[in-house]
Amino acid sequence: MQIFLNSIGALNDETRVKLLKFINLHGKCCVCDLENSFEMIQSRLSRHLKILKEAGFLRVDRVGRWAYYSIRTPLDEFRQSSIKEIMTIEIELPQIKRACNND
Amino acid sequence: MQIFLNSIGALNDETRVKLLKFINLHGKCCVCDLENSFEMIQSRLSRHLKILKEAGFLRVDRVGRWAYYSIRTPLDEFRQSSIKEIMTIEIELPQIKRACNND
DNA sequence: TTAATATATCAAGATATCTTGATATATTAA
DNA sequence: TTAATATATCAAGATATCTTGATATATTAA
Repeated sequence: MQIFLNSIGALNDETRVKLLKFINLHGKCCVCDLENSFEMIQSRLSRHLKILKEAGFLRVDRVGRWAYYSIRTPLDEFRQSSIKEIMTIEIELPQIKRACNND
Repeated sequence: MQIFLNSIGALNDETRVKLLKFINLHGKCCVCDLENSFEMIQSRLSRHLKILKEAGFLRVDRVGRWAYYSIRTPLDEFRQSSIKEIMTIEIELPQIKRACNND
C-alpha cells in the first residue's frame, strides 16, 4: 500500500508530471539542463527529482559532479501505464536548453 | 492536465484506495453499508466518495434516501489500470456489513 | 591547498488536504 | 404536518506538501 501511495503521490504534482514527460521525451538530462529549460530554482528541482526517483520512476547516474536523471527501466506495468497516460496529456513543456556544455 | 491530476489526487489517499477496492470487490454499496463496514464517521465517508465520484471512478445511484456507489463503467484505460493495480495491492479491508436492511 | 561548480539538504512560511463535529437537505413513515 | 433516517456540506483545527533562500557536500580545475 505504501509503495502504491508513494508512486501515486509522486505523480500528484504538476511540476513532477512535467518533469517526467520532459525526461521521457528528451532522455537523460542533468539537473542543470532541467534548471535552464524549466527556469526553475535548483533546490526545487532537486527535491522533485528525488521524489520521482524514490517513487521508482527515475534513476540517477552520477558522472563527475553531474547527476543525470532518466526514466528507470524496466518499469512495472502500473508505472508504465502512468507514463503512457502522461505522454498523451496536453502539457505545455519548455524548449530543452542543454546548459552544461557536457554531452 | 487538471483531469489527470484530479484522478491521481483521488487515488492519493489510503482511505479512498480502500474504498475503491472494497466497492470493486463487493459491488454497489450504500453509504451506510460503508459507514458500518469501515466504522467511519459519515461526513468523512461522504467526502471521500464525492472525491472518487468527481474523479470519475465512482457513480452514484439514488434510490429513495439511499445513495448507492459503484465503480463507473466504462472506465478509460488509465483508471482501469489504476483499479487493477489497487486490486493487486495487499490491503486490509474490513468485513462487509450490510447495514441498511434494504437490498 | 583553494576556488568554482553541480547538486543535495534544511528551515520557515505559504498553501492544500484531512478529520471531526455541527448543521442542512431530501425522503419516507407515522 | 411532524419525526426519523440517509446523506451532503461547512467551519475549524491538525497535518502534509510546496516554494524559497541559505547552507552543506562532493568533484574538479587552477
